[in-house]
Amino acid sequence: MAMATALNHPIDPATVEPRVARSQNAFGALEFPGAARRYGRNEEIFGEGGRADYFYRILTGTVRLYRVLADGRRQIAAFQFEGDVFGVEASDYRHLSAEAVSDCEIVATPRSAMLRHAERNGDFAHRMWARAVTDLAEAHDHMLVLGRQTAAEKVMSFLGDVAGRQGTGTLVKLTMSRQDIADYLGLTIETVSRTLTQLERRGALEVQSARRIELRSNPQRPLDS
Amino acid sequence: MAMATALNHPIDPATVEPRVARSQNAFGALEFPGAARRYGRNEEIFGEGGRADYFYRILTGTVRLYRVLADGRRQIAAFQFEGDVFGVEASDYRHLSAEAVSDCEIVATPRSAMLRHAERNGDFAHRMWARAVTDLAEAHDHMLVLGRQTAAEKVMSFLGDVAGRQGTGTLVKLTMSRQDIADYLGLTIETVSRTLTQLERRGALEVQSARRIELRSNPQRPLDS
DNA sequence: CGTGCGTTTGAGTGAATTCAACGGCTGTGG
DNA sequence: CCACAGCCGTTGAATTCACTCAAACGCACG
Repeated sequence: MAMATALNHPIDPATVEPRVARSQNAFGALEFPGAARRYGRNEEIFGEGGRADYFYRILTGTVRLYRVLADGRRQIAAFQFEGDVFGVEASDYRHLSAEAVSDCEIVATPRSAMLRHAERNGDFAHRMWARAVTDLAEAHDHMLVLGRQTAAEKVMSFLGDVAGRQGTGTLVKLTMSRQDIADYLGLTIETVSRTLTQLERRGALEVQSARRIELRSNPQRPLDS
Repeated sequence: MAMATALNHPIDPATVEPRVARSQNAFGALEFPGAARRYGRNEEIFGEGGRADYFYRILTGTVRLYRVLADGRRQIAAFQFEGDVFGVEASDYRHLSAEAVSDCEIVATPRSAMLRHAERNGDFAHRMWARAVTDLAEAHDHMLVLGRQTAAEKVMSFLGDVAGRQGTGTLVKLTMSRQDIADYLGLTIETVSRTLTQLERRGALEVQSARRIELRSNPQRPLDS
């Protein structure tokens, strides 16, 4: 990795660039009708290459969107949380797969109905477009993380994002496993684990339990110790 | 990197997943009015954080879209070629920067005019949305490359993409420098260079000149030699 | 024919990986 | 309510792929 001075810089969750607020441009329940369905942990919602007949909206739970290589290497493109809309495709086929990370309640609406609604309702069409453009901006953010950050930076960046989404200040409750985090950040499960303990030793955070992490802002020694 | 067996698999440019055809959903000249402006090599078109008052369409040349970290590490999110539309933002501010890779002719149209046009023309609004969703799918593809592929796979993937865009079969004419390629693939310039010579030794391609590469499909020994 | 930038090559280092074993939490059945 | 099983997470040791630092090469341009 391109590294250089990264570990000499303090890694402060507060300096993580603010992400675009999700509530903006979200779709209301009225514009996203349909019965909620439950999905169990690790259940597939749709698979790459399948037909893209529905758009989805999460009522509760966490979803992972990912692609896999032939030999099984997996890249999670994004996690989707409560209120998020996913599975939006322009073509008839899925370019990635979706699975429930935790138990979920999800509403599915036919793509055809959404497109028809957008045709008639210019404001809705605009919000659908804005949502896509915002997702694209987030994807660009994540590319910077994947391509140019170190393991420590990746993990801090991820925790900062999740904290921002949860709005619980510096306390992060993880709904996903270390493997999921690794596949999101382009690391191995061992590196994620090791990096968390190193960050803890450096005082950047506290691993209260595997799925519960408290972020401690800047004051943190370089990497001596 | 997650690697394992990658170099034992042949890396065949023909097996690179077909990308979405760019001609689909493109915007016609009529729908993208404005005078063309020339940009010189490495000239900035817009910068991260600046106001997003225009959408751009390339008549000739190549553009890089990128983000940079405070210490200068750069990630190129995408290259844009002839016919491509870029600089499309939902918010008023740029989330990334754009520069001319080569001399370019580019048309700029006010964002307000585009949005007004989309309001009145449902079909245009739909194509604008479809373009954004397709760009997002391409971003997801690139995340898989950045997060889970080896240097050799990254370089082959990149060359396959460019070949696909140029439609010149197996001959690739690069308009960008090794540094640009490195920053697109999350590698260093030295690794890109070394990887190209290794791939050449393995018979996967021929570096006819620095900016001209001929792809030779599969028949290629593992990595002995 | 020099000059300079972009590219290639070399040597050594290091961050993250692989392979392996151990630890600890959770949830279920006795 | 406790004990056990299984999964998830952590830690250790050795390896490796890509990086850093450094120098040489070569093509384009003046």
